[in-house]
Amino acid sequence: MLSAVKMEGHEHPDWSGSYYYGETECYSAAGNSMTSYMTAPGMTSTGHMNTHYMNPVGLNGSSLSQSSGAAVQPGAGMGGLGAAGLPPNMSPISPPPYGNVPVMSPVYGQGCGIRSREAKPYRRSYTHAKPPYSYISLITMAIQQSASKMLTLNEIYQWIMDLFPFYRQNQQRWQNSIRHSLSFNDCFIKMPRSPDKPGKGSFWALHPDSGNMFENGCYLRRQKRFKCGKNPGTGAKEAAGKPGSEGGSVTGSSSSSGPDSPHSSSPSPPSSDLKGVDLKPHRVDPLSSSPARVPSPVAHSQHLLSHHHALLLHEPAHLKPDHYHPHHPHQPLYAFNHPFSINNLMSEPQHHKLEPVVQYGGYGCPVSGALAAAKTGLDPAHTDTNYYHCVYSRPLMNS
DNA sequence: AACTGTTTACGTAAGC
DNA sequence: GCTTACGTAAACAGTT
Repeated sequence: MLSAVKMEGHEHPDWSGSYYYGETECYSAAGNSMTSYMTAPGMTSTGHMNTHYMNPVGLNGSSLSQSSGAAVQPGAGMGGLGAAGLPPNMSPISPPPYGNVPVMSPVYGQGCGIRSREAKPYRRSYTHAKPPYSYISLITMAIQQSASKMLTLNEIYQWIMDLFPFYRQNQQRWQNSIRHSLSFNDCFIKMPRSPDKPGKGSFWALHPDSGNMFENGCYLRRQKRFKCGKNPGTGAKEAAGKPGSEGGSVTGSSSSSGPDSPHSSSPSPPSSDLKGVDLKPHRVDPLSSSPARVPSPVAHSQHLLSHHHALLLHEPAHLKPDHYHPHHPHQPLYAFNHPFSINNLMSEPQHHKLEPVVQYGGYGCPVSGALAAAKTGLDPAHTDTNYYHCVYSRPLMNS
């Protein structure tokens, strides 16, 4: 039985015209729900995997074109995969001059064997389809790919738009959602700017304990939502606040003190290391009489950034770019190469810094348009035709 | 004014 | 069917 994941691209003018619609804007998976993708059917001969999404982009560890404070270091970022880390179905391609760019070798319908049917009415590009990643995933990816492991809101916007043309439209809508996600989710922490880096907005980073929100590196829907510690000593929250406690970093609904409520939060940071960093304890837990907000982090802003870097030195290795070793047996960054892993989004950073090196072509064909656009000064959006040429063949819907 | 950040509310869909 | 994760809209306040 096949179920479909709605693509939610319906309000985009780009959907019409140059794309093909057989039916609803869906891409299907060989299974139900997003977890179907986790089974990596696209890696098999039955491949109904939308390989475009499996490897939307090879980023080569690049950062934002405007990433002011996030200079990417070689070897930094998301534990980029070199060829050695590629899933079985991925072939290392080095479109010059961008180095190793993992590409799902089969654009959907090719490598999937039976899927290479004519696919004429179903043949379409998902260039501007909504990526199957949640906003939380996107934010997480954006932050994690940055060398400094923190980005401003605008940098997050840019990163998302650089990678996903879908998000070049309706910006007000999704950017509002991004802001909401940042504020709402405990897994994101706000790091005030240092005085020597004036500008708008704070830096956003990942909560050090939120490392395994996306289990197995799957950046689809989370199984559990990360919530930082509630009350020290209150069971589940305690676990959530335990650094390095992978099982506890994501609260389980069964073990947490309450449902995934916007009101469930912690009056105190889960990590003592995070004093001064806004860990969003300010949402009032109606069940708690504890103070709703910690003192403003601004007072500590002077060393917050460096403090955060120091934090990174003590945080779980999966957040440490410098600790990434492609062949290290304990390479922590979602060593499981999930088809929706960011490992498939981010290839090994090597030569290109501060630029979106490779755009995706229809979520699966990383190509180099963005860099060219960046270099030529063109709006990447206008280079779509250069690198959005991969066509998605709509999978056969088994009856 | 525009942007950033917080919060509330509501709807949808996945997962159990 | 219930709970939870997520998406969206909107109001509002603070900041640049």
